[in-house]
Order: sequence, then structure tokens, then C-alpha cells
Amino acid sequence: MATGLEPSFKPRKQPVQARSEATVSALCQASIQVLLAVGYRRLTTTRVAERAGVSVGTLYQYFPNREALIASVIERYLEGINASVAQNCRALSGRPLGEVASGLVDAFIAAKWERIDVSRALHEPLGDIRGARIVAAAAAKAAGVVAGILENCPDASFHDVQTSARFVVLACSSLLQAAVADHTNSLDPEGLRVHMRSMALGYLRETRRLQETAKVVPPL
Amino acid sequence: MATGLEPSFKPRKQPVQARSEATVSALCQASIQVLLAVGYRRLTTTRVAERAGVSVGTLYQYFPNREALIASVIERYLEGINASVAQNCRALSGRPLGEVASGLVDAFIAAKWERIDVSRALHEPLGDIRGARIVAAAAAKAAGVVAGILENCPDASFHDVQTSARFVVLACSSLLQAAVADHTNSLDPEGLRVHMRSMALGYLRETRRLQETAKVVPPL
Amino acid sequence: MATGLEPSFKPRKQPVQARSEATVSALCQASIQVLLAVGYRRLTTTRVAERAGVSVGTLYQYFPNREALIASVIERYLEGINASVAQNCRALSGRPLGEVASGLVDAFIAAKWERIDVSRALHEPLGDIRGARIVAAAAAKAAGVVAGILENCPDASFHDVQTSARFVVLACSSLLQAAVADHTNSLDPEGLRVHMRSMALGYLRETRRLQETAKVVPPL
Amino acid sequence: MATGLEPSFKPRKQPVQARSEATVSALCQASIQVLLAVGYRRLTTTRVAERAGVSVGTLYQYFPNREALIASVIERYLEGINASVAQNCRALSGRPLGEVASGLVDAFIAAKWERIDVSRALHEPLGDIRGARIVAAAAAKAAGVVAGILENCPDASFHDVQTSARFVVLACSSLLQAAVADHTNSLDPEGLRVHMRSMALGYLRETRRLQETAKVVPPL
DNA sequence: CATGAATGAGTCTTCATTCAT
DNA sequence: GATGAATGAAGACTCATTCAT
Repeated sequence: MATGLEPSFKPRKQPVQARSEATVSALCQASIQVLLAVGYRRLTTTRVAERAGVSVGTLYQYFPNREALIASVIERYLEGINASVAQNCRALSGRPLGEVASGLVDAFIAAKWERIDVSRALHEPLGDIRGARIVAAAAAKAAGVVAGILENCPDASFHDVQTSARFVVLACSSLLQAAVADHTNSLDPEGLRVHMRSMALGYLRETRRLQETAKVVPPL
Repeated sequence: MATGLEPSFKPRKQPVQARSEATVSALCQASIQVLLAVGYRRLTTTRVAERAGVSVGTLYQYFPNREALIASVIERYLEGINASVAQNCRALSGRPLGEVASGLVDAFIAAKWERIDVSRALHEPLGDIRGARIVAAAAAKAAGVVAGILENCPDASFHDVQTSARFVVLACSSLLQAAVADHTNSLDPEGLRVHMRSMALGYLRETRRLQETAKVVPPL
Repeated sequence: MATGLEPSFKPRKQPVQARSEATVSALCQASIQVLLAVGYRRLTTTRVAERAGVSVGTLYQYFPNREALIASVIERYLEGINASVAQNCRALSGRPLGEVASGLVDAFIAAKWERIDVSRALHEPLGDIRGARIVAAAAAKAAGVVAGILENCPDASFHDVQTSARFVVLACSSLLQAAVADHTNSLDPEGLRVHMRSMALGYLRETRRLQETAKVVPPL
Repeated sequence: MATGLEPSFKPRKQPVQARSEATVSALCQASIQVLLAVGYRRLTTTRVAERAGVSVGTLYQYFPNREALIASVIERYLEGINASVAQNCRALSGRPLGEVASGLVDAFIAAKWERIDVSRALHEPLGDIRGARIVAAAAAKAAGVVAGILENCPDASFHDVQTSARFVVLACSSLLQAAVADHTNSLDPEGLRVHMRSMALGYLRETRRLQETAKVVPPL
């Protein structure tokens, strides 16, 4: 997952011991709370450490710098999202396209809304350069899962499942990201769900149809 | 456009003189260059002023603070995007759904890629809280234009054009936003274009079809 | 009055013309309004000029710098205070000590309270080094007036009227200065008046008595 | 003492360790030195920190802002003054009015002149709004001590000792404050002492006499 | 291992003053 | 004479990071 990261952002020490893992976890959760409380720009290492009940020094024992901390928080969050999506998609394998489209959308919405406050809190960090890379990596992983499901779809075949899967994942995640960031709350999840289902289904149908009529769809 | 902004972010001084307008413009362009050069986090008012060839004091004569400067840059950028989209969509009125879908996608891509470096530079600022509001306002405006086109579509009618238009705009802009941010460049605009066209067309067809079969589509 | 000031603080140009004097006056009044509105620390030359309805440049045509402006304002204020005191004391010449003491106190209180908001506004400027000198000069002038009255007092004679007068002036002005600064408003002028009268009368009686018993009172 | 202060001016960190207390103390002393060297307006947090031999950051670890630092310095100074006054007044309890008056004046003069340079240095800060409040609080405390002494005076009784005590304290402190600020040095402490004694004694006699003749003296 | 005081470079922002128009 | 845009030095305050205890 952290493949794209430069060496300096790898956690300083591997938390082999239980206590270490507990500390790291506390630090990550504290980060989210601080994010929620004061926002990204005012998240300071001292504040995070305080909230986690440890000293700044300890924080720096586990993370080489602020960015590594944030990266870790993002990674854990995205892992959670991915796990949730994978979990909710499991039953979709072998189902017809209509169900798959709806199910995928539902899975993404559920994953994102499961901890909506965290999703909102992480919106900014996710948007910065560092975050974008981690997001890309996570998206690739999710695309793999989705590709697997599409491949098993009885009533549809795709020329380039990988690419279609990637596009669906990209569309869903970016749409939800935008929705979550919208502080005017003009988007309620239920309305969004219906339209996203239409979008997912429509896209997959179009893609399939194009393939059936032998038109070449270039990869992303 | 700037309706949602608090008064404290309004420009401090109206640039009535030609020289003033030139200064403001220089400042905004310098901001983009700084953004490109060092990123959002390290954009400082001093650096921007330097790059614009004026003193910090001058910057503060036109903008009450850093955020107002950024907000201005974003507004100008989004106005440009919207103008470009509107311009490129003009010929779409009265055309069949397939053309409309493709045309809309092309318009958005063209607008975003027209000054791809600026788009990339502004990705981060666009993502923070302040930026999100301006984006929302601009999106609403664009949705109006799109709604107008959809209404004139001869081969499709929508139960709630406004909502569908908003969704299309949201989908296109968030997708492109994500694409632009992807520094791995795995997404080339041409591949993206085909898939986005499929998505737009598919979504609009689904939405229309759903309406024809009398299913109620809730608003966003 | 401005004897103790260094040359650089003398007004830059003598306002010989009526218009000039009007401008200077407007500037001084504007200063007081700004002082009232935002306090000493945030009084800026630009703000004063704005309030006076002229440009900063014009301000600098009449005052070499900010301090000179403030000094002018203080001088005008103290001249007003002194004029008021002198005016209110006029009838005291030739009256018995009791009346003189009361009358002096009343005159000082009246002068200070006449424009209580201005008195309060000028409290801080009066307290800084620059202000202290101007205050000292004004106090000396007032002491001269008081000395004249004490000399004409039928029922009391003083060994060193000058010194006694200076002390009374110092006591009254410093007491009122402190009273005016007290934002808790625990001191109402009426209560203060009674006690200050007692103080003035008591002091003058003690001083007189000491002199009668031939004790030498050193000058201040 | 600091009761009237808003929370934001409370010291940021309680100096529990010996080293911390030393740092705070060094910072306060450095402030006075800076005040003496460059005056109130040009006292900067950086300069103070430099003088104290620590970094600005350290200063801000103990004081939330410049004003809090100044407030602390003032508080420490006034505590010293009050302690000194209280100390020097101790022997006055039970003594006749004449001795009490003289003793009080002497105590105030001694306290103020004990560290005359500090007194002078703090003149300006004492005069600004923030300072005035702390002064008021300290004055109230001193008035309590003086009231206790006046109550035990065998040859005088007062209708409202509290008020009389407050007035004496106010008179003495404001007079000395003015005297200290006078850079022309026209006031030597010895001359001042004699006149202040007359004033204190005269006032107290007048106040007492008024009460004996049943005249009502309003409270301050 | 943990702590948290100390560091100081780096930010934003203000404002007295000048000078070309 | 008047104007007000431009200047830039200076100040308050923050915060990632280190290191002695």
C-alpha cells in the first residue's frame, strides 16, 4: 500500500510489541479527533500527542514527522474503507449487472458513511499531494476487487474489466468525496444513492454495449 | 458567485484604476505560479508578492489576508472554467442525447485541460473548506447551463432536469478533479474521455428510462 | 508650552492660512475620535487622515510624524483644561481658604469632566514619555494661576506659595487622572469631589499651620 | 489579585519545576530591563527573550502573549510594592493620627523608591488599560491594610474607614506615580515627603472633623 | 523508553512614511 | 498643495523537531 512513499515517511519503528501498536493506534485516533476539533491546518503534533495521552517525544518515536503521521491515519482509514467495500461486495459475485451496479454503489456509500465524521475530517488531508498518492494506491486495490465481481457477472462481459473497474471505483469515490465535502448538505445520501446507481448501471451498460458492437474502448 | 463568502474575505479595495487591476491580476497569477512551484502549504504572502513584483504591503492593500487571496484566485479560475464550459456547450442545445452527453463531457475536459497546470495547482486549495464553498457556488451555476441544454434535448425528457443536471456536473467535475490530482498520470485525457462519455450517456439514459417507467427519482 | 520638545516634533508648517488651521484642527479632532474608537495602540495616521476627510499625505504636510500629531492633540487638550481651570478659578481670588480649596477642586473636576470621553481617550497618550513632558509644562502653567489665587487669600499666608500651588495642582491632576482611568467606575465624581475638597483644604491648612509654627517646608 | 483578568492572560503553563520558575523570573526581569532600555512601545517579545537568554518560543510557553507578560511583570511589581507598604506600616497600628499619616506616606514613598528604576520603567505599562485594572486590584488590597490601621487609631474615628483608606491610597499612589514619571526631576523625594505628609494628615483631619460635626461624607 | 522544555526559522500582518502623479 | 498606492522593516505568534533528563 505504501509503495509510493519515500523512505523517510515509513514509520520509524515497527510496532512489534502490543504496547507499541496500542500507542500508534491511539495516536491515529487522536489525530482524527484533532482533525475534527480544529481542522487540518491547526493539527499540530503536540496537540495530537496531548489528545492521545502521550508526549510529543513519544509521537516522534513512532513517526518520523508530521506527514508520516497523517499518512498513517489516511492509510488506516482507506484500509477500513476498502475492507468495508470488499465485505459488502462479497455477495455480489455472480449476480446480474443490475444488482452488481446497485450493490457496488451501496457498498461505497455504506463504507463512506459508516464513519461520516471521519470521512469529512480526512477530506482535506486526502486532498493534498501526499494523500493523493495513498488514495491512488487504495483505489487500485479496490479496483481489483470490483474487477473480480464484474468478471463473474453472468449477463455482461467487458473487453477491459480492469479499466472499467477502475473507472467505476474512481467515479464512485470521487463523487462521494465531493458529496462528503459539501458542507451545505445539499446532497443527502439517499438521493445520491439513486443517481449513483443510475450512473453505475448506465456506465456499465454503455461500456458493455460498446464492446458488443466491437467498438474499441481505450484504457484509462 | 462570492455570495457565500463572509465579508472579511471581500477584497479590501476596489481596483478602480487600471494600475490597480493590473496589480490584482499580477498577484493572482503569481499565486498560481507559487502554487505550482512550492505547493499550497508553502505558499506565503511574501512569496506571492515577490513573484508578482510588488511588496507584501501592496498585497495586503488588495486582500485582507492570505485566504482572501486564495479565494480570489479560485474564483477567477472557476469563472474561467464556467465560461469555457458554457462556451463549448452553446452548440449543444437542441441536439440529441448522445451528442449532448459527449459534448458535455468534452466541454468539461476541455475547460479543465485548457490550463491543466493551473487546474493541478489549484487542486489543493479547492479541497479545503473555504474552497469547497466557492466550488459549490460555481457548480450550481454550471448546473443551470446544463439544465438548459437537457431541457432542449429532443429525444429525452427528464422528470427533474435540475437534479439530473446537478448530478452530471458533480460527476464530471469530481471525476476530473480526481483525474487532475493523480500525479501518477495513469489517466490520460483521451481514455478518460471515452469512459466519461459512456458514463454521462449511460446515466442520462438510465435516468430517462427510469422516468419513463414511472419510477420516482428523489432529488439530490 | 512646547518648549521641552525636540525640534523634530514642531509642526512642519505654520498654519497661517485659515484653511490650514481648519485642516490641523480637523486632524486633531479626528485623532480623538480614533482614540475613542480603537485606542492608542491602533491609532494609525491613515485612520486619522481618513476620519478627518483628508489623505495621509496631507496629514504629513502638517505634522512631521505620528508623535507630533499626538503631541499637538495633547497640547490642545491641556490648553483647554488649563483655560477651563483658569476660567473657573477667576472668582476665587480674594476669597477665604475654605472657598478657595473647594473652588480649586471643583474647577479641576469640572475641567476634566467637561469632556470626560476625551479625557479618557487621552489617558494613555498622556502617560507615555512624550506626553509626560507636555503635561509637566501645562501643570507649571496651572500652578502659576493657583499661586496667584493663594497669594490673595485673606486668611492664609504661605511661605512658599509656588511650591504649595504646584503640589495642589499635582495632587488634583494626578488624582483625577487616576480616577478617569479607572474603568471599574468605582469612583463617581461626586464622592470624589467631597474627598478631594477635604484633601485640598486639609493640605493647605497643614501647610499654613506648619509655616505659622515656623517649620521650614522644603520646596518640591 | 489577578481576579479581574480574562482567562486568556493567565500564564500558559504553571512553572512547577525549579527551572521553569527561574525562566519565568528571568523573563520578567528581562522585561524590566528592556523597558528601561528602549521603552514600552519598543518592548518586543523577541527582545525580552533575547535579554533573558532564552528563545521567543520559550517565552510563549509561559505567556500566551505580550500583554500577559506585561501583566505578569506589573503584578509582580505591585505585589512587591504592597508587601513593602504592609511591612513598613506594621508598626503604625495603634499610633496617633499624626504618626499614622506620616508613616503611611513614608511607607508609600519607601516602597516606590526602593526600586525607583523599576517604578519608572513600569510607569507606561501601568497607565494602559490593562495595567489600570491590575493597579485597581492592588490598590484595593492596600486600602484594606490602611483601613485596618486607621481603625486602630486612638485619636481619630472615621465614619467610613474603607472609603477614607481608599482615598488615601489613591492619593498617595497617583501622586507618586506622577512624581516618578516626571523626568525633569523637579520633584525630589524629600520635598515631596513633607508635602505629602501634610496632605495625608490634613485630609484625615478634615475627614475626621467632618464626621464629628455629623456631616455626611459620601463614599467614593 | 518516555518526557516536555527549549528552540528558532518561518508566517501572517501592520503601519509610518514617501513620492510620483 | 493634495493624493493614495507602494514600500518593507518590524512585530506577534506558531509549531515541527530535538535532546537532556
